[in-house]
Amino acid sequence: MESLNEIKSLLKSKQLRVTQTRLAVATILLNNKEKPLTSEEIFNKIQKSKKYDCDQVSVYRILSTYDEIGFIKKSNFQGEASRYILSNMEENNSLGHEHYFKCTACNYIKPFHNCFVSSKERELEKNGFKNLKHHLEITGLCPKCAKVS
Amino acid sequence: MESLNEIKSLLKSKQLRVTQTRLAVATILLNNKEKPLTSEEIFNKIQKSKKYDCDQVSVYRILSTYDEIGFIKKSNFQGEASRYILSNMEENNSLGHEHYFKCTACNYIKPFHNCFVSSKERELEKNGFKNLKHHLEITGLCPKCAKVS
DNA sequence: GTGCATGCAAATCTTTTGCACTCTT
DNA sequence: AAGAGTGCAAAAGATTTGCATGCAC
Repeated sequence: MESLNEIKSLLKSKQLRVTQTRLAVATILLNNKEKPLTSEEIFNKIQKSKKYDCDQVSVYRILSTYDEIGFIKKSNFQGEASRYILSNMEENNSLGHEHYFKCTACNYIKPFHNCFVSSKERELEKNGFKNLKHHLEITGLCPKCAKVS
Repeated sequence: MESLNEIKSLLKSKQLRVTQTRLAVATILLNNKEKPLTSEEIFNKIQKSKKYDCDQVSVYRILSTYDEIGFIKKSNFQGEASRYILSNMEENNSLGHEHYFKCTACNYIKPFHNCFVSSKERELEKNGFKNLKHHLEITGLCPKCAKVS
């Protein structure tokens, strides 16, 4: 749970207040580093934990703030509410790596941690493009669902 | 305009009716092969042409149908309404190629026509994944906006 | 004529906004 | 005490759904 201190420091460094609600949202995100969650899922997990009560709107506002300060990354998957996951701070300055597979049958989401888009980005940069980021989503059937169908 | 016959045949082959509204939507899509359009943009273009009048809801329903039969491809760009573009039928069976750059300043959208994700997909297929498709979106500043900023 | 497609109205779902109140600093 | 954050209600935007009518076949 030491990572909670990271977000506390980050908030302070941005002159943002360290509130219970912001910590509650951060805690959920820290406990779900492997899968991007929707605002609603985060809200439900906070409620379920019964440690703290808040409004869904606050979750939206906090996620928006966290996205702005680079604590999390927002992704829009096809036909679904936006999903949020911790941005891997250390790697942020080298190669992007926000790639996902999503199973169209069971909604299983699997992130990939190696990046194969950066070469394309460098090519674009040579042609005058700047500040490039990317989002890659691969959909299909995961091994379990592929067997059943 | 000969391509309109393609969608007519496709509709018939799927036991779907060839209606004026469906042809109007198809015409707009055929005239905009280079850029994915939103449902609203398609609707507006139909109105603007004044050749035909229809309801926005019908456009949604038709786009949904066209997506199901593989005539078009639907993409969700960050924070925007879904966009639709003709799926390149010929290439559909070989390599996917639905890649886009979107300028965060002027909303310019540029598709890429070569694919560099398929190798990753083949790797996944070896591990039991199936029916893989992908959507890649690169965002940043296009050359024009990069100069200004 | 039959039933798929459409138009219209209304519902749904996600996200945003306004405003008064509350808690961090 | 000041004002950033929050809760609540309501708005906004995109998309879907129900149902009666109309058009393709």
